Amino acid sequence: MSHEIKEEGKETLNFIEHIVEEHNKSGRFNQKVLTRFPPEPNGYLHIGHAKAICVSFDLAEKYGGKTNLRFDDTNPSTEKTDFVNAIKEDIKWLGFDWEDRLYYTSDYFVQLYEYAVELIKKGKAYIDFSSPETMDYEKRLGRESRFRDSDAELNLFLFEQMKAGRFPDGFCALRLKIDMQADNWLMRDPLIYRVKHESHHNTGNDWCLYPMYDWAHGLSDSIEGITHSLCSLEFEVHRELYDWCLIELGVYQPQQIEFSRLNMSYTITSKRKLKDLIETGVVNGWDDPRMPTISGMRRRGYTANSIKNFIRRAGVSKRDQYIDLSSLENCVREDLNKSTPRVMGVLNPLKVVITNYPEGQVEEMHLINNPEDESMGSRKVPFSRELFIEQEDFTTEPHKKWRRLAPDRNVRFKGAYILHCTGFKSSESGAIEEVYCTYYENSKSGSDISEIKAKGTLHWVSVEHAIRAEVRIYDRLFTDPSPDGHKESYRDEQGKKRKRAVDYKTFLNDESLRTVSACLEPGMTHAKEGESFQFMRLGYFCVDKDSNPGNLVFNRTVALKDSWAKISKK
RNA sequence: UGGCCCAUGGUGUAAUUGGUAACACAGCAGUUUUUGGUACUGUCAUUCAAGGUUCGAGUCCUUGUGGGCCAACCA
Repeated sequence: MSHEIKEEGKETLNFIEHIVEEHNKSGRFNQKVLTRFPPEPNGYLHIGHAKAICVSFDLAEKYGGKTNLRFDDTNPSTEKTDFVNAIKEDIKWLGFDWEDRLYYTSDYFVQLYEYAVELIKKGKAYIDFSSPETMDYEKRLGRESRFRDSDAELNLFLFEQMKAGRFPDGFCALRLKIDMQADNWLMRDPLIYRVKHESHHNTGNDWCLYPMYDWAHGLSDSIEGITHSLCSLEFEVHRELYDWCLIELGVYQPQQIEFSRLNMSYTITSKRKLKDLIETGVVNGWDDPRMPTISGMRRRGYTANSIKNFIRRAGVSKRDQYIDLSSLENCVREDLNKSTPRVMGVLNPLKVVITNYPEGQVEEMHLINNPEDESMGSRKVPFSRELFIEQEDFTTEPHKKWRRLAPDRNVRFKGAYILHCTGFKSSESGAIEEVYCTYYENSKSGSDISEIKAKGTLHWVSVEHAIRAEVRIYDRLFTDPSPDGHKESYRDEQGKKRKRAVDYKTFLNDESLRTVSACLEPGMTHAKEGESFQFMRLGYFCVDKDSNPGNLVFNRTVALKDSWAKISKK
């Protein structure tokens, strides 16, 4: 009753939402919020993109607006239709819908060209024949190009010649005439069109000159009527140029707002470096379950909801985010805990023989599928004289807080009987080979009429009925929380002290993948690709795409929290 | 070197716009438990530093310190 009062109106806004609310008050835009997600189709989406997607779609949704999907495809050398499709699939999987608003920057090439012609006519753009080296040199010195003041008519003619394919790649370029002394180097007559005799994934061979980002992006936003153009922090310095182009052309002006990218501990999100991991065979492709790509995380068993939740919890700001991996793992567990059925599987089997249990007898034990959700029902699991338990669940030298199996101890076998350990067999090297127990006949789960008590509960699988499955256990790809963020000092040829980035591969975790042959309860034969389960007391696992009926393959999505691991160290 | 941006507990975000630091994750200590899971309870900051304005500053000003970004015919 009274506690409800406090909840009301407590909602807080992030800095972008504050800006939108101000715009709404001042009437800066006479339309609903319209954002866009503008990936370049030159690779796969990763967790960093997922943030950008969430931020843009969420903002629009919150204010009753819409979000466009626009492929920013101005560089034919790197872009492919395959990537377009993969990106669309990932966005859909995350649960976002651009409806009928799918655009390509390349759809605007004609218009973009005409805008450029307009500026040439105004004497605000010129064709430059200088080499890149010369341009770079002049830029540093703040010196103007010798082509800068050529006649507008001539520039127009040359631009047409560029378009007609009269010049080879790199022979000349169109530059904006702004200010070669500007503090912001981007304003030092930036290049906006280059010659590239290359086929484009969308426009084919229609063009041999292509616009650069700074020309294409703001104008595309303007053409689509975007209100808030959200991008990452490194584009801050581009905003001045973004605005300049729109003002100079006198067209509709969206508001660019920059926010910080998402970095996660123990991982990297540089496209180039991720690609390198694949090419050097560290991982097995873009959808390797260890990759921070959307496709990798999906294959790993992370749910779309858990990823979105993680991003929303992380929030939006202009500070560099370095978010702890545990936050993501928490979101994944939270989601999977409610939705996945429990099953029993043993990763490192150790045989237990119940010496007083009749040979050949099998009992169907009744197990609840999910204590969090009664509607998920129950199942029968066969119990017999010989069972597998986890090697870690037996010891001959129990810790003072040990609750599992040890000589002369009682333990509950989940959903079955309480067993008493009477002995074990070990090899000459001391390795435990078999454990012997007796069971208390009247301790059966659900009808326990005995006085027998047990502190711990173990999961188990009947040896006779167990099915085998390959289980892939993943760990973080790097051993260092920020593999990409270390610098080291060194001396260059002149003996000068310098700093450089430490190679991120120094921190590779060579145990990021471990494969085990596990024993599972027989019902698991029917597990389908993509399905998730909680292997009781172990973690969440999903069926991998490599799996087939004769050879089941599981990925460990994430382990359960393990407070015993902490206790046992004390 | 120049320009731009950022600075709140271990991590991330918030603070009714100048009114006495909140939420989540992690940690720690417990309770419950036929998953050492889940759930629940308790606990953990004088807001980078120094000055200033003010009755009052995390919020405004100045200086400093630390970090990030830019100087591609990439986006």
